[in-house]
Order: sequence, then structure tokens, then C-alpha cells
Amino acid sequence: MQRQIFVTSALPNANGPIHLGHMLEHIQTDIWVRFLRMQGHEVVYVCADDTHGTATMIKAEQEGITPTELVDAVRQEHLADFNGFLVEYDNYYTTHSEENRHYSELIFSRLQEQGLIYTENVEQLYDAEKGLFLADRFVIGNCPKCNAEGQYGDNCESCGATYNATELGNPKSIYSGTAPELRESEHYFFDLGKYTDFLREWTRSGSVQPEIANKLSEWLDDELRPWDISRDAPYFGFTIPGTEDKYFYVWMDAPIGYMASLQNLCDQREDLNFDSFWGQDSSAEVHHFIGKDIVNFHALFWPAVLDGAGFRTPSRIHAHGFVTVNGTKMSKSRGTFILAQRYLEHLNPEYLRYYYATKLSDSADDLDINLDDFVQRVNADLVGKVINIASRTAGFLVKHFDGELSAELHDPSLMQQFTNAADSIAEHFERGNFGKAMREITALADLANQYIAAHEPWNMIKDAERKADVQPVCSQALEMFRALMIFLKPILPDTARRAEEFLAVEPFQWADLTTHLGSHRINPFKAMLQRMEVKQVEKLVDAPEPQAPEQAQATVSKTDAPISIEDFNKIELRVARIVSAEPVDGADKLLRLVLDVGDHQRQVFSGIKAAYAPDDLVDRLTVVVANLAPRKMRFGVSEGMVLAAGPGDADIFLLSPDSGATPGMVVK
RNA sequence: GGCUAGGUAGCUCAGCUGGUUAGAGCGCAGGAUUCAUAAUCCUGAGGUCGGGAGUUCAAGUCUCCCCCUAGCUACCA
Repeated sequence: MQRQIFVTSALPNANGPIHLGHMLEHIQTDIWVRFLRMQGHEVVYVCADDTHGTATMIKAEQEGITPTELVDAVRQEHLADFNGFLVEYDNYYTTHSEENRHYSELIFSRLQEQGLIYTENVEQLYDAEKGLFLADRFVIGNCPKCNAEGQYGDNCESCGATYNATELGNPKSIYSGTAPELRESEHYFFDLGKYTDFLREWTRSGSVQPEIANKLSEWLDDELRPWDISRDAPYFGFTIPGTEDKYFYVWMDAPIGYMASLQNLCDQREDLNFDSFWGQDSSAEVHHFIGKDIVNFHALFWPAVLDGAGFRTPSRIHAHGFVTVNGTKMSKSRGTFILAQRYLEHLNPEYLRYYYATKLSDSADDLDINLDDFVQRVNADLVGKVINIASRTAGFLVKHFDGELSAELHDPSLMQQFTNAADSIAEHFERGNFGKAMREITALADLANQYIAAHEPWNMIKDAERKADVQPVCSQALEMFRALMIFLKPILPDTARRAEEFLAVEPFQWADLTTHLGSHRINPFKAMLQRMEVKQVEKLVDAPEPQAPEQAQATVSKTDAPISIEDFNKIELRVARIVSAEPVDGADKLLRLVLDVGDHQRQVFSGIKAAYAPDDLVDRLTVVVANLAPRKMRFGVSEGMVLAAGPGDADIFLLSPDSGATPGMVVK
């Protein structure tokens, strides 16, 4: 039965170049798509650039062009990279399109009709000079925990602390360099909480991998929080209907970009109908390939938004892990941040396609590119095993038999092993277990080489009595080679095309596995794939740069680095009297303390509930860090920190000054 | 801190619902061969399956504790 399948890869962001991490996903998707097409299914594979957001706007400004110009240029680069890796989309579009505006507005208005949209005021940092609201990562300053400089507003790369942008010491907008201020603004929210039950069911229905469902249950155990889907002007994106200065948050219109890209394709092709894919009663399949980092957008928000807007939900989300190089995260300082362009300057894309294929499964495990392994594996499997079968036998047929293959198989039962493997290999492809498929294929290649070694055609040809058998033996070898190349075609489209030319046949289809070439004339063998040189691979990675100073600084732990008296003087410690202490609703470890610090009172949350009964604390004196930046917590703002010793849990010991101290005294 | 996922031969990885002496490929060592892009074929060495305890007739495979790695996350302020 022919299936109708819509497939997407995640939309690359228009702010950066394509690297080998992106390529994993797009190669994975492309292999899957090519396989299904070979099986005769109707597959539509689209992608697009994800263009919207403040970052695009700013980058364009820096380059002195309009966002649209920027986005158009980047899209061409991205597309060239993907094409370079033989990724074949039916359409590679952009989220900055009329189709996308149409569907974004349509979906929004339907959600509104369903009562799933509401507005609320939100406080956010604002760059007054630039006149724009700042997301956390657009604010830098000193980490409130370790005081490392130049940290982003959400977390510290140096000590790993997470915090709010409002807590940064000496905060600056990365755009204007001025200190941001807090401002209030109205935001639009999608009431995701109403979909909690729906998503609990959906994520356990086979739509995502089990380990991803486990991870998602983290959110789903509680009621989901509303999702902020708007951003304030100025913003590069679509205005929300009925407003002048509110825009759809980029994560709202990005997945809708899948639809827009399809719509754009449908407008060009008579045979495609949008609703047959996205209608609520669609019998088609919808598959999204994504990285595990954006699984919440695709497996929580997206299905909910779709359902709320009257569209069908995806059949399956295929999440993959991250790419590492030589066992470590891709890193610019280690020189292992490999851009697609750079790879293509030095190496054949099929090497990487094959290597990824050998390591891909349906799990979201990370995938390591070990460069030595890469060279050995690709050379050994593809050139040494598979192509070698043709390379070592074709010559005999062309020289001595005019390139004619035997009509009959020399060893039908051996050939049968190849054809029998087709179902199992197909099953692996279908499930995304490309690695398992590759193992079966190379095992078959081993059988073929053993077969050739066992018959020694190079000796037979010298023996007048056995010379006639060289033809059926080498023909059989090529029949096996053909089967292997059919199996490998989704991975190696170019090599497969050369194999088709060599064998003088029509483009391989999966169904060809049930037939044999039989009496047939082939072309002389020409090398179809060159082996890879270690030297070429070395050019992919830069020599490691010397440790950057800030990195060296980062590795010094807090306790190892002495601080100056000036540093210490920055900390304002004061004696405080605990006016009241009470447990916090919904918090396991926290107490809400009201402290008298001499001239005023303030509220501090402290994680000491396991060690102290609230009543025992009232009227006690203790020490508070008085100039700690206020921290907005789930239960309110904490204005300081009380000092305590101990490992935690019940073993927490609050500091107290000696008798005589009074609230407000400075501790030095 | 919590959660999710990893930790199996030098490298990259298989090992399903627990069951004979733990597997593959690459690499390595020895041999064969010379048709082939120094490819191929045969043989072999290499692992106390992260550590510890437990359940069981039997555990890489189940339970608990601990250690390490990655990601996510927090009420560590």
C-alpha cells in the first residue's frame, strides 16, 4: 500500500552557518526519505530557514542591510550546504513568507476562538537607548554567584549557576552597552495548561521515543504553564492581528513554517493538496526530525497548538542526540566546530552520510565523530568491502566475456541470503535504525568477498577447464554487488548512480531486489568512490588554540582563588532579627522569613525548612547578606540570604551573632 | 539538588522479556593470496560488562547504594 508521508527537518536558524550538527539531522531525514521513496511511497520533504527574532534584526542592522536581505542571503548559503551533502528537499523555504503569515494568523485566530489565548502584563528588561525589550541572553554582566564577567542573563558559563537577568552585576545590553531597566508590557499567552491531559496521552502513544516521553513527563507531571507567544516591537516577525506593536514569538511561527513551506510547494504542484496532509481527518503521515534540545516545542506546544487550531497532530517526532567530535562537544576553541562548508572543501559528503548512518539508531543518544574511526570505517566498509566486489570481478567479465553476465545464478542459495535480508534491512531503515542496517549490509559484503576468495577467478582464468566458470562466478559477484548498492542507495545516492551506470541499469528501486540482472551487458569498471586520506581529514579541524585567558580563569574553582579585601568589602553582611518565619505553600524546603535589618524589614526565602521549625526561629538573630541582588523566585522575591553552615537537609546550622548585637549592625 | 540518558575489548558500538565458555566491525599480531582503490581471505591475542551489596538455581540483563559523563531543570538566594 502506498503511504503518503510529509517529512520535515528542523528549521535552521538564519543567524548562523550550517555545521556538522545540523547535517546529522538533515542527513538522517534525507536517508529516511530516500529509502521510503525507493519503496514507492509518496514522500514530501520540506524544510525552511527560521528567520524571525530580535537577533536577525540586530545582525542585519550591524551588516547595514535589511533583515529580509540578510535572510535571503543566508538561505542561499544554507541551501547550498545542504545540497552539497546531497540532501534533497522538495522545498526549502523561509518562515518570512506570506504563506507563513497566513497560517500564523489563521492558527492564532482559531486559538482565540477556542478561548485559548489571553493577555497579561509582564516585566522585562528594556534597553532604553535601542528601544527594545531584551531576552535574557541579550543581557550580559557579572555572574551573581561567582562574579565572572561577561555572562549572559540566564546562566553562568563559568560556574554553571542559573539566575534571572535582573540579578546580574553591572548589567549591560549587548546592543547598546547601557544598563537595562525594568519595564512592563502586555504579552499574549497560549493556555497550554488546558492541554496537559491531552499531551500526557499523546506523548505516550508512540508519537515520541520512550526516553523522550520520560523526559517530557517532567513537565507533564504538573499542569503545564501558559506559553508566552508574543514579543514587543521592534521585532523581526509578524504582527499579531489586532495589534500594532505585538509580534508572534519566533517559536510560534517557526513550526508553522513547516506548513508554510508545504503550502508554497502545493501552489507549484498540481498533485499536492495541503489539506490531505494537515486536515484533521488526514490519512497521511507527518514526521518531524528534530534535535532533542527542541523537543518541548515539538512534542508539547506544537501538538497542542495544532489541535487547538483544528489541524491533525504529527504522527511521530524523531529526536536525535547531539554530535560530538572525538568524544567532546564541538568547540571553536578546540577547532572541532566543523562547518558544513569547510567539510565540503575537503571531503566527499558521502563519507559523512555513511558514517552517520552506521551510528544512527532510533534513540536520542549523542553521536560521536571519532575522526580516526571515521577514516577507517568508511574506507574499510565502502571501498574495501563493497566497491571492491565489483572492482575485483568486473575486469574478468569485460576482458574475457565482453562484459556479458551469465543468465543463471552460480550460487542461488547464497544470492537468496541477500534477497532474504531485504525485509530486515528495510525494517531497520523504517525504524531509523540505520546502524543495524549497515551492519547487515557489511556482513553481506563479507559473504560476497568470501565467495570470491573461495572460487579464485584469477586462478580459474588460467585453467582451460575452469575458465568458463569465471563468467558465472563474477556475474554472481556483481549480482551481489548490485543488491548491496540498492541497500546503500538511500545513504550513497551518488555512488549508487555510478553503480547504475556501471551496471547499465535504470535507477535502483527497492523492488529490484526481487529480480536479477541475468543476461546483461555491463560497462567497464571505473572507481566509484575514492578512499579517504587521513591528511584530508586533518584539514577539518584546526590546531587547538592556546587556552583563552577567560577559559583558564573559568577553571579556577571559587575556593582556590584568593580574593582581595576589596572583593570581600563588596559583600555587605548585617545582623538581622527574624521577625517571622512561615512555611511556603507548595515548597518542600523553603521558609519565608521576614527580617528586621535595623532600618527596614525585608523578605528572604531560605531552604532551611528541614532543619528548623518556623516557631523556633522567631526573634532569633542571624546574619544576612544585605546587598545580594533580589532574586525572583516562584513564590516571591527573595531579598538577601541568611548565612548557615552544614551539608544540607537536616544538617543546617544558622549563624548567630554573640549576645549584644542588634539588627542592622554591619558584620566585618 | 532533581530528572532523563549513557558508562560492555585500544576505538566505535550490538547484546530483546535474566539462561550454555560475553559478541561485531575497525585497529593490532601471525599466516595465505595477488583478481582488486596495499583492497581480500584464514587464524589469533585483548574485556573481573563503572564500583559495591542484594534477589535468583542462574545477572551485562532485575533491586538498592555509590562513582563518572552528557543534557535538561530547580524551591541550593
